[in-house]
Parts: sequence; C-alpha cells; structure tokens
Amino acid sequence: MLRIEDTDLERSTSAAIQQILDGLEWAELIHDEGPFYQTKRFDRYREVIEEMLATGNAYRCYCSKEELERMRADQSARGEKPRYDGRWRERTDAVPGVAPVVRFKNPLTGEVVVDDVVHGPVVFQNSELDDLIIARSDGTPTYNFCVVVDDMDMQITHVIRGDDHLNNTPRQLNMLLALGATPPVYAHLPMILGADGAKLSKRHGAVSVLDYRDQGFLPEALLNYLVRLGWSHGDQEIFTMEEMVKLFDIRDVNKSASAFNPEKLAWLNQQHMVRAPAARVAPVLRWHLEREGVQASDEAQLEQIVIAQRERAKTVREMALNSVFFFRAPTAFDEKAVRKHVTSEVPALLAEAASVLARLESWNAPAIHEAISAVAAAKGIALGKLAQPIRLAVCGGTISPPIDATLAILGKTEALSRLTRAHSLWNA
RNA sequence: GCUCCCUUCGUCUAGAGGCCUAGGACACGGCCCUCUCAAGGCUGUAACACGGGUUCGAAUCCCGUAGGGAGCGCCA
Repeated sequence: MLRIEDTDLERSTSAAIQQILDGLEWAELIHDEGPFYQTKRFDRYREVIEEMLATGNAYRCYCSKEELERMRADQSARGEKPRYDGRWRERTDAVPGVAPVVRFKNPLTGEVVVDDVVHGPVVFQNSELDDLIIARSDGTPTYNFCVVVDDMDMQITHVIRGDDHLNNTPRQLNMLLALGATPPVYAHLPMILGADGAKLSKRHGAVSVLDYRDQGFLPEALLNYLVRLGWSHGDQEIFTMEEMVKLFDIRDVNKSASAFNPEKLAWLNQQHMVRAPAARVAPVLRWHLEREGVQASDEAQLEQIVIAQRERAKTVREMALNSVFFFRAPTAFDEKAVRKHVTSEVPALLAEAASVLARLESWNAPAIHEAISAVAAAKGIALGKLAQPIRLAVCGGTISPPIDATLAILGKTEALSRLTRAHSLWNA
C-alpha cells in the first residue's frame, strides 16, 4: 500500500511526489493499493479530532508560539528536557482572537511499551511524553496524528521505518490506544549513515533513488546492497529479487546503524550485470548510450556489447561510456599509446592484418582471432604486438574488450575502414 | 541538558557460553592467468570499544564507563 504523507503543503510539491513515484517504479517496488494522499483525507482527520475533543482525549491550547518558545528556553536553562507543560490541559476558556491548536492528552503516569520486532521491548515513561499538537491553529492535522488515523483506518499490520522514529512511537501508540484501535506491529530499522559515518545527506552524492539510475546502477543491485545492510543470509552476498523476497525476514535484522559503502555497491552492480541475461542489461545500456548522444537500434549488437563489456565496467553508465567507440569512429588517438605501440613496422603489420581479415568469409570472434594470431605467428611476434596497434586503430585508445570480440561487434566493413584509415595515417 | 537506541577487521557482516587459533564479502597488498583494461583463481594485512562481574569456560549473559546515533517543532 502506498501512502503519500504530504501534510506539509510547503514541502510536498507535485515534483517531489512524482520523484517518489518514479523512484519506486524504477526500483520495481510496485504497490497493490493506493497511492493514498493524506491531503485528501483532511475531512476524516477533522472528524477524529472532533471526536477526541468530545471524549476528552484532546484539548485546545491557546499558547502563542512566543509563549512556547519562552517555555522551552526556560526549561533548557534549567537543564530540563524542553516540552509542553500541559498548561491548557484542564482549561476550557478561550482566548478571544486567538486560533488554538489541538493537543493530544497523553497519559500522565504509567509506561508505554513498544514491542519492537528488531529492538525488542522498549519502555517509555508517560511522564517523559508531552501533549503533542495534532491540529495546527489553521486547522490542518499534523503528521504524527495523521499516521495514527491512517494506520487505524487502513488496518496497517506492520509499521517498518527508520529507527529515528522510535521516539515517536510511544505517542502514536498512546493515540491508537485512546482511539480504541489495535496497534500494528512495529519494526524500527537501523539508519544508514554516509561513508564518513555522518548522517546520509545530499553531499554524499545521491539525492533521490533516480540518481542511482542515472549513475548506471541496476535496481536489483541497489536493492541487493540495501538488503544486506543490517541483514544477512549466511555468507551469501548476491541475491536476485526473488531470493530477497523469499529469504528476507524482518526478524533477522540487526540493530546497529551502517555506513554506506559506494565501492561495495559498485561491485554488486557489476556482479548483477555479469549474471543478468544480456537482454536484461541491453535496454539499460541503450538508455545510457542515448544520454551520450548515441542512437543504438540493433538489439543483437547491444547484447553483444553487454557481454563483451560487463566485466570491465562497474555501472551501465561506465559501460556506455566505454562503448561509444563502437558507434563513433575515433576522431583522435591516444598520443602516449601511439608513441608506445605504433612502431615503424606497424603500418606494414596493419596492412597485412587488414588484407587477411578482408578475406575472411565469416566475420566472428573465433575466425578473427585465428586470423590475427596467424599474422602474428607468421611475423614471429607476440600477439600483443599486433593486437594493441589494431585496438588503437579501431578504438582510439588501449582499452577495449578482447580484440577479436571488438572487431566482431564492429562489423567487417567498419573494422576494415578504421584499420585502413589508421594505416594511412601512421604510414605517413 | 534530558529521554531512547546502538557498539565484532577501514566498511558490510557471521557468531544464540565451549565448534573462535574469531569465518565470509567490499576495499587494499602479493602471486597466477593474460592481446589492453578488466574479470577470475590463490594468498596476505586487518576486528570482539574499555573496565568489572557471573561461569570450569564469555565476542556471546549482567553491571558500569567511554564513544556514536536519534528524538525533544503549529517538519515529516
């Protein structure tokens, strides 16, 4: 069930909400019900507030913001926890001209126990809890109240969230109890910190899940990385989506926070790229190539590229960047590499290789490999002495998949044309 | 400050009182493989925060201490 908690009208812009929807869709986290927007349920919240006012579970408070600020400042000065002191709890008089807020009347004594699935029972003294605002002076309900009404109305069975919410839970529990609802099961997951141990924030890189898409991560890899934070299944590191669903159990989750490790995410992403069928990665590669201004329409060729490149790229974006040369002939050659590999005998070697390759009837990697090896053997040189100049000629640099696979993907016509061009360039 | 939570290699984790000479993974180093870059194989460095208990025996249970985190909003 997807619920959009958008009661903060300032922050919940339609762009922000769309980003959530798009992010979930990309991650293949598909909801069965909803989305339900809290902003569309204000009538219901108002109804419950009236009910609580009538039953004495809530009351109006006419304190001004300044008065509350003073109260908190005084308490802090005395070394106390800043909180509302309940001064309007038993008052029924109104302050003319002042729009009141509505506060929940939290029990004064006793304790609340949050029986948390990951933390075990956590005990809070009611005396530590103050009367939180459930309706602002403009009448709009607040988050901590809306979730309580929603959890009740929508018959939510499990509330699983970050443990920064653990401290909110006793108040929500008290409200649920006051409303006569059956509380859901709570599970508070450990937080994820940045690689530096500080709270994860914008300066750690990604702002939304879609940033991971843009950086070239596969959703299953991201989810795999995330699921292993605070959870494990023996020594297994790599999980398919199906395995995650099957093996994950909230009861096995650890309590301590973890630091986000981009290197491990990258490693996992590569593992997923290597294990996934090429047909799974090809469309993603196409998407990233398009972002680089390359139109790739041949699906079979894309799959060949995926197979040739997936072991030498951590992300699909990196794979795309490494593969642009398949679609655009090099406009310049790596100068250092040219100095190193293009010796005086190279033009003749290239000419010989080109003519042998030109005579090949079937253009595939094994045949190409055989042809090039034969040329090298005939000339009495190591394969590398020939492969590197060819590589340089067709990709402009010294990094590519094995030379036979590279030429095979390039196609006979394009490969020979690039060889010929480099030959005439270096022959001069 | 108060309340709550947490604490095993740099990082993610295994570990339910003897299987621990603390295992796996990422990263890092070495070796192998090799037409480049990788990937892969083998291998190495590296941790039970500290102090007290309980016990024949503690990474594991208890109590302190220290450190870290969260909350304390007319934010969510």
